[in-house]
Amino acid sequence: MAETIPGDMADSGKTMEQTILEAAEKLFLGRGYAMTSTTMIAREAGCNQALVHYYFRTKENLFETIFKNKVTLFASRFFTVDDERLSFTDKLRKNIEAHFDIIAANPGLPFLLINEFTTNPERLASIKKNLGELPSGIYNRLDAEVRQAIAEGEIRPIATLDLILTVVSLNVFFFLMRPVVQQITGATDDQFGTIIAIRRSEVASTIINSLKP
Amino acid sequence: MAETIPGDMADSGKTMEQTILEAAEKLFLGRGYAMTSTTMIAREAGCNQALVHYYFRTKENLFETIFKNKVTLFASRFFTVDDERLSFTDKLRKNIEAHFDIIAANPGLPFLLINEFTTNPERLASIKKNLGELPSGIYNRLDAEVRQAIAEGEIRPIATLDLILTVVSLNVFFFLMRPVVQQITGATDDQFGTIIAIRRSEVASTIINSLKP
DNA sequence: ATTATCTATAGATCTATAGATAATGC
DNA sequence: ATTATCTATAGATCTATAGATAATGC
Repeated sequence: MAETIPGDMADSGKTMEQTILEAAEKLFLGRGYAMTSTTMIAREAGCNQALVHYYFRTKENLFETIFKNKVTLFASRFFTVDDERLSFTDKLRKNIEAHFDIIAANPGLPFLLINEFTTNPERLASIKKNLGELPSGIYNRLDAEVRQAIAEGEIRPIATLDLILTVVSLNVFFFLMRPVVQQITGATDDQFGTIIAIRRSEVASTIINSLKP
Repeated sequence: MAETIPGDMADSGKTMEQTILEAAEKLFLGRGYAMTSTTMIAREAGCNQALVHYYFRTKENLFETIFKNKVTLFASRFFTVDDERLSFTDKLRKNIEAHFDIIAANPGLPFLLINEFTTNPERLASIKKNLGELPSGIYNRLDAEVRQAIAEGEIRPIATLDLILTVVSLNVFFFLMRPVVQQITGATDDQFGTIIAIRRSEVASTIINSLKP
C-alpha cells in the first residue's frame, strides 16, 4: 500500500529538478553525504530514483552543487556589516550577531561543512577557487580594523585569525551541540528557541568582554 | 600483487581482537561510521573481513564499543582539576587547558562525537545511562564554584551552562576546523603544532578575560 | 522532435553467516 | 576440544544506465 508517498515537497508549481534539489539539500544537511542515498532523495522528492540521475547524473555532482551553493552563501555574508559611524566594538558585535543569525537560519550547515571538510579535505581547494578573492578581501579589511582598534587602545592585542576563530567557534559549535544541549536541558524544540536567543547575546558579550584592554 | 598489505598495526604481541579494535578506531575517528566498511577495517588490521564479525558480530557493535569507550574517557577527564589553594580563575584556566590537551591527544574524537550525535541522537540516551551520575556530579560542583565566584565578585555573572558551552566550543571547534585552518594558513602538519600551542593559551586567556567583572 | 518520467537491470559494494581448516590448550 | 582464522557466498543495498512510454513544444 501507499506505493508513492510523495514527500512534503511535491508539485505546487516547482519544477521537479528544483524539488529534487531541495529534497537532497534537506537530506544531505541532516545526514551527510554517505548516509544519504539517491533512493532516499527520490522518495523525499516524490519521484523515482532514475530521475535524480537524469537531472544530476551522479550523486557526487548533486552534492557538489548543493555544497558550493551553501558555502558561497555562507562566505558571502561573513563580516559584511560595515557602518562608518560605529566603533570597532559595536561593529564587531553586529557582525557576530549577523553571523549567528545566518547559522541559525541554516542550522544543518555546520554539520555538512565539518563533515565534508573532515572526510574529504581535497574539496577545500576547489571551494577556495570557487570563492576567489572574497575571503582574503574580508580578511584584509578586518585585519586593518583590528590593528587600528588595538593601536587606538580600544581592544587588547589579538591576532585577527584568533578573533575569527573565536567568533566562528562560539557561533557554530553551539549548533553542532544542539542534540547534546537538548538532551542535557531536556528542552523541547520550542524551548530551544529561547536558549538560542540567550546564547546569541551571551556569545557576543563574551567576545566583546574578552577584548577589553 | 601485494595480496596482503597489513596496516601498521600487525603482530607485535598484540592480540588480533585488539588489532582490529584499533584499526576500527582509527577509521571510525577519521571517516565516521557510514564511510567505514568492515572490509576496510579488516584490511587495516591485516586480516580477512569475516574475522571482524567473528570478534564483534556486527559493525554496529564494534562501533558502539569504541564510541562508549571514547565518550567515557572524555567525560571522566572533564573539569577534574580541583586544587583548594587556587582561585576560581586559576583553577578554571587549568581545567580549560587540561580539556584542550585531552582533545589534542584525541584529535579525531570531536568529529566522531558530532557526527554520531547529529546522525543518531538516540544514542545520547544510552550514553547518558552509561555515564550515570558523573556529568551531573561535575556540573553541580562547577555550578557551586561559579556561583560563589560571582558572589565574591571574582567574575561577572554568567550561567554555568554558558560557561561550559564557551569552554567546549572554543576548545573543540578548533580541532574540527583544522583542515580549514591548515588550508588558509598553508601550514604543514609540523607548523600546525605551533598553531595549536598558541591557540591553547589564547583560548584560556579569552575565556578568563571575558569573565572579568 | 524533444524533454520528462518510468521500469528494469547490470555491476559494485557491503554486512553477516556457514562451513572448512589451522592453531592451541589440555 | 576449543578457539582462531580463512574461503565462499547469500542477500541486501546502492549507483548508474539502457530503453520504454508519457508529456510538451512546435
